[in-house]
Amino acid sequence: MNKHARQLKIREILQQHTVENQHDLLQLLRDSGMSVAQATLSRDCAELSIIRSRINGSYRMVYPDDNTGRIIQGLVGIEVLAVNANETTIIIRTLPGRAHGVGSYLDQLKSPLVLGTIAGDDTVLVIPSSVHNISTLISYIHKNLSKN
Amino acid sequence: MNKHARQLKIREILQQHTVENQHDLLQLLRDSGMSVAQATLSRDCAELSIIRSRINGSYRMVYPDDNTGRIIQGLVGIEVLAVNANETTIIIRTLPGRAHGVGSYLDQLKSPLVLGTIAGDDTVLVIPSSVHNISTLISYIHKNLSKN
DNA sequence: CGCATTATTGGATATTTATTCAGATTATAT
DNA sequence: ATATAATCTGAATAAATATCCAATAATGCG
Repeated sequence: MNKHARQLKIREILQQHTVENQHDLLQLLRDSGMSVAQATLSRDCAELSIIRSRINGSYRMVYPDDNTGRIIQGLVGIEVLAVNANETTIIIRTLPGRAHGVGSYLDQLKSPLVLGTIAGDDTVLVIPSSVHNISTLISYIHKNLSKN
Repeated sequence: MNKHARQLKIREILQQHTVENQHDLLQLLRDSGMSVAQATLSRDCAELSIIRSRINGSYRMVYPDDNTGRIIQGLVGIEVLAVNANETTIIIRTLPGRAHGVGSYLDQLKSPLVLGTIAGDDTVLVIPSSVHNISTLISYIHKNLSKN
């Protein structure tokens, strides 16, 4: 019995049953004539990126269909037109309609220098974690949001 | 130290860090002055429906956005991920798309502590009537945007 | 073919997360 | 206030999942 067929079967089982844990999945695999050790199943789950999601109180093993979109840094660069600041706040100017994307990208970087951002249509307001490190944050933004 | 504040902090940590497991999360909680037993954290994770998702090979603890079931129930508190401030400004971070609702709710409270708010997609900027009562305003927000 | 290299597996063990149980704390009604 | 119920918490323990190690099977290559 080969690995690929087994992993296929695992996905099929997860489609058709509500499975709470690997133990139950193991049992269902056995029921369908594919008996393996827990160690092997654990590896299969890892390879298939199967996760244990929570449904009001209990668990459910899920084979995720679709991995959510990633943001490509190169794209963000050309959208940024200017980065400016006063004593308390930084303003990033972007191409029309692109502010939200740029703001989200900055958020994703999870820098401790950033308290938060708010995006309009072509402007992102960046609030620093402290007004004292505005200049550090400006460098950081230049470095991470520029084209090259 | 109360449970709700801790769970808020947990969500904030997950927003800002890539956390692989409860052990690491426990450490980060301690670093931020909130020390609890592993048992308690496990319960918090269950209550928040935090799952351990798989990102190419390793894990990441995630507070899922699409917990819409509870969000619709009108509890502004559950939409709020974090409340932070620097010297001049307060930032409220919310679930995606919920900032406007949270901002409106705050406006409608008509606190004299609040000069005004601006909401983006997942971030609300709160400008205090004076920078001198920022900490008072933070307490006020915690109190009014928390459930129960 | 024979030998080396790599992949797959299970048993044992380690790690991670959940639960039980008992005590502490907080809320609620009287 | 005081009693009573409900909630919250930690230590210990259990349950669930991952990993280490050695064995075995598949694959490539002279």
